[in-house]
Amino acid sequence: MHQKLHNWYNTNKRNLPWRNTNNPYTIWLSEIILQQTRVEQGLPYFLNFVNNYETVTQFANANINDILKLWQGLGYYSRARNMHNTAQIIRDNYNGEFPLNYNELIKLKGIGPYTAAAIASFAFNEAKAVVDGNVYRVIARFAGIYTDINSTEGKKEFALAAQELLDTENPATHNQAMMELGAMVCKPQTPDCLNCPIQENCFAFSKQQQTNLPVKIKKIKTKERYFNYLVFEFGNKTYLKQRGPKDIWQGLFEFPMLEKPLLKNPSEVFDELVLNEFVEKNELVEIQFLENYKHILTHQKLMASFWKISCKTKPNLSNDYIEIEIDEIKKYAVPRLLEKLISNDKLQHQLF
DNA sequence: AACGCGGGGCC
DNA sequence: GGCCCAGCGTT
Repeated sequence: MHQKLHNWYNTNKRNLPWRNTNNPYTIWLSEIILQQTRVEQGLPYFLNFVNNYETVTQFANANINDILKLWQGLGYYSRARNMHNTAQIIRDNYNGEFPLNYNELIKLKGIGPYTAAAIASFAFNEAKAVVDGNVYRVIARFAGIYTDINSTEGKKEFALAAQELLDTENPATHNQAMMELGAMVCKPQTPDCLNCPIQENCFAFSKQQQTNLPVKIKKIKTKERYFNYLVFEFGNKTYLKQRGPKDIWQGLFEFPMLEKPLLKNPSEVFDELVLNEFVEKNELVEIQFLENYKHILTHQKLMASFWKISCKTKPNLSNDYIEIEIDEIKKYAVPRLLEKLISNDKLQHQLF
């Protein structure tokens, strides 16, 4: 099985920039970016980060808001914050050198069982099996394991199975090959079994169980939220607020926002402006509807309205809000939802 | 053990 | 609409 898998991989592997290197920094960078992220989506971000920060110490010395700006649009922003924290630990406590083995790597923030095994095997050739979504699928089908991959029991069982299957003489190639097989052949839907190098030993193929494996019990509950964004314009200034912890988009910037059922017309918006004491009730402001967006996240469905509020006098916003030049907004990391508005061609003349 | 965390592509 | 993606930290 090792030899067939190995041969298949060498013939069919994609040429990706984080392969064929032993540099733990670039391996780490690629692995964090690729967590819960498809290769095609993560690739341009990887190249951008490597160009901007060539070493882990350069990464550590960067400003977190600059890192978040480069991360903008990739999602799961805690990854960027954890990376910054870990880079500083490596700079300060490890003399700028990555720890050399799984047991040390996994102590670092943002590096869990998968990423520790990936760095340890790819950079240091440690015989530690990786278990990512691809490997769960390949092993569940190949070995016929019906344990729920989301359960604690399943995680243990699959980790053990992966370690037993590991080619300990070639851990790096084996790990890469398992994941590549999952991505290219042993796909979630309609796996390409006829071109699979390990088809003849595969449980799922012989029993036609491909669609039943892996077993993945999940309950996903989504909630709807309503965001009313206020795009203030005071001269050439507008206002932003950085989002805090315990919610989506931590560390990203957004326009002043009222989370409540969507306001329907300028009159309702004006009432809210007065209620929140952003403007005086006798003040003259021009209120203009910009756009509605529906924005889907994994666990949330966001309904957003954007209103432009043109003020003759400075709006009354607390110190939580920062005042910026309107065209400086591109320097700030913003959620994809705001980026959609900002880059909307038909709104350009109204925004800037 | 359960939950929260983005955005995108595919069907 | 549901599913899945080179998972992880927090509660």
